[in-house]
Amino acid sequence: MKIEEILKSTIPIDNSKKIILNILYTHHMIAENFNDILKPYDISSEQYNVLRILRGQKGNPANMSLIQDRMLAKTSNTTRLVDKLLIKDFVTRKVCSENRRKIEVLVTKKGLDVLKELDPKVINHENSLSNKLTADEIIQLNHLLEKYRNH
Amino acid sequence: MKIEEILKSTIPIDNSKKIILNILYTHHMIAENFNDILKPYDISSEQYNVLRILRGQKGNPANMSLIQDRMLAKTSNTTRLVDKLLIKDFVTRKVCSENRRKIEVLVTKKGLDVLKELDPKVINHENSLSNKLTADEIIQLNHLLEKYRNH
DNA sequence: TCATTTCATTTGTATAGACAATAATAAAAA
DNA sequence: TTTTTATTATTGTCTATACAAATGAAATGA
Repeated sequence: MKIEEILKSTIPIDNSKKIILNILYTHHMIAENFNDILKPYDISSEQYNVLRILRGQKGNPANMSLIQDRMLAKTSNTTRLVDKLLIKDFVTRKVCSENRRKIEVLVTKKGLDVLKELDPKVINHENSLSNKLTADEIIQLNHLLEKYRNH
Repeated sequence: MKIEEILKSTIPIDNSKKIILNILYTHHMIAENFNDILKPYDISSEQYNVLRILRGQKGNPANMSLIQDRMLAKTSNTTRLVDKLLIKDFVTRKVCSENRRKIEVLVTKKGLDVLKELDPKVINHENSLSNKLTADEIIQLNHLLEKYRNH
């Protein structure tokens, strides 16, 4: 559906504004679909994201600031996300012995198992969306989004 | 910045996944910039969105379901957004006399004034982003995002 | 040593989104 | 008319983001 239909707009929307609306709405759709995948596993997409980061550490503990650095939303509240993962036994948390200001977070076997079960579903989700584009278009879309952001 | 740098990823990211990350991160950047514009006016982007919808009604009252239909996030809580606009005297709310289940929401002079003051800043925000692309690229980006969502 | 500054994390208090449950009214059916 | 169903909006509870303030530990300097 075109963005005008989604917003039930009667007047044409300027192309510069349309980009923003298209990005916002596409983001919304992606998040909705992704949360549907995660729902049976009782984790949110943000919690999933933290688990992924921890798995990426390959056994090395991650402290809070490292996790935050690797998250999309840098200002989100890592402490409270980890709190919720702790309750579900998906991570462990302990104070770093060398520097007691730091926290060492590790993903547990249980957490890794959930990630493993989710892997094919997540890949399928990603591909089912990008399948609508050709290989060239996929590259082009990534390029345009980066150009749009940066310079 | 490329998405790999933002996420401090050491391994290359699959293009299908990269689209999702690029959309999420671009959305995040847009929202952040936009909130900076709105901050001095003490309204959130969602509240602004509701005000815009009400202005679009050109004097006709809008009920809750109409507002919701025109919002990007259809499941957001319109009642509580309107509550906050009411406190600031940006809207009025009264029960519809023909159908007392319905609510008639109208933007006030004060609300319209704020919108008017924001208009040039909002347009400037939109253009400062899209200026990085050529006219063709802007059309192409909109096209690709719509194609990515649909079909 | 003691005071000050910096660092790493946590907590408090707003905001909004998701979703289910409820309430009130109107419309339809018996 | 009375009961049932549908519509419209509100409320409750959980999630997360944003951002400022506070805490506690380490490093630095007088």
